[in-house]
Amino acid sequence: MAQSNPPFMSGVPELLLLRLLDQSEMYGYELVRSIKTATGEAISLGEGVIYPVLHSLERNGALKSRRKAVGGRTRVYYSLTAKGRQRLDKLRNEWHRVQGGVASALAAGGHA
Amino acid sequence: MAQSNPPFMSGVPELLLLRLLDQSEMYGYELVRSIKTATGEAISLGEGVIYPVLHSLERNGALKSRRKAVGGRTRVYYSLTAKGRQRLDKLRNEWHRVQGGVASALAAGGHA
DNA sequence: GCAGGATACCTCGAACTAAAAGGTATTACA
DNA sequence: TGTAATACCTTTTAGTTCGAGGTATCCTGC
Repeated sequence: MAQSNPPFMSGVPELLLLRLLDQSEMYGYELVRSIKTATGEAISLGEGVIYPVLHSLERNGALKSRRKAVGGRTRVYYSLTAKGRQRLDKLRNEWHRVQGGVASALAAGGHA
Repeated sequence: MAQSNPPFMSGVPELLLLRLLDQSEMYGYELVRSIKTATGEAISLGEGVIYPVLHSLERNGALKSRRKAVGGRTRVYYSLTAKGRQRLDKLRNEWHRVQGGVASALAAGGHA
């Protein structure tokens, strides 16, 4: 039956998106740049990552969107729903768990 | 030509393996359990993950192995080469970068 | 007036990783 | 004798992320 859990360390893009959108409403193109700056250039996610995640989060009811015309162009602004805030908490905890686990493993026994 | 870089956050299994093997020689089946305990149960990787990584690291010259018969069963012990130590350093740095990036993003602006 | 770059949206295909399950063989123990 | 644990391994499947491509508008410089 091969019913596979998601990779133990995925969902970081999702976590970052939710985190940023929790602070303020944003649109996709903006998020692409925000992720870069918010992570101090450490992480850079392309549009091919951002948009699909945005759409799937909206389908799941974690995000809601509204279109806004700005200077002739249309932007789609996303913001968190209650469900999205729950999801954010969950992913944040997941992350801390994993991050802590790796830290333990790296720390153990000083280093030779 | 669609020449894709590895996902920005992969190589954690590899990092853990190298880290443990840097501390002491170990065999595959043992590593499966060690990863679990070393990460405080936070991360659990099956044999289907461990063995392929071990083999590919050996092919790349990052690990060397020796067979040892223990009580009728054969164990394959792996240990780091100089190249493996370099690889470990590199992955450790990568991890710190990414981990730091996520931390920045999560910390920014306190929270609401 | 038009070329080029930035803004803004989106999707598809390929690549890669990791998960789960299955396969072999030996030892230990009940 | 049969079941669980040890120890190795591979193959199949699933899931994520990457890169590139595609459309359209706006602004700037020439």
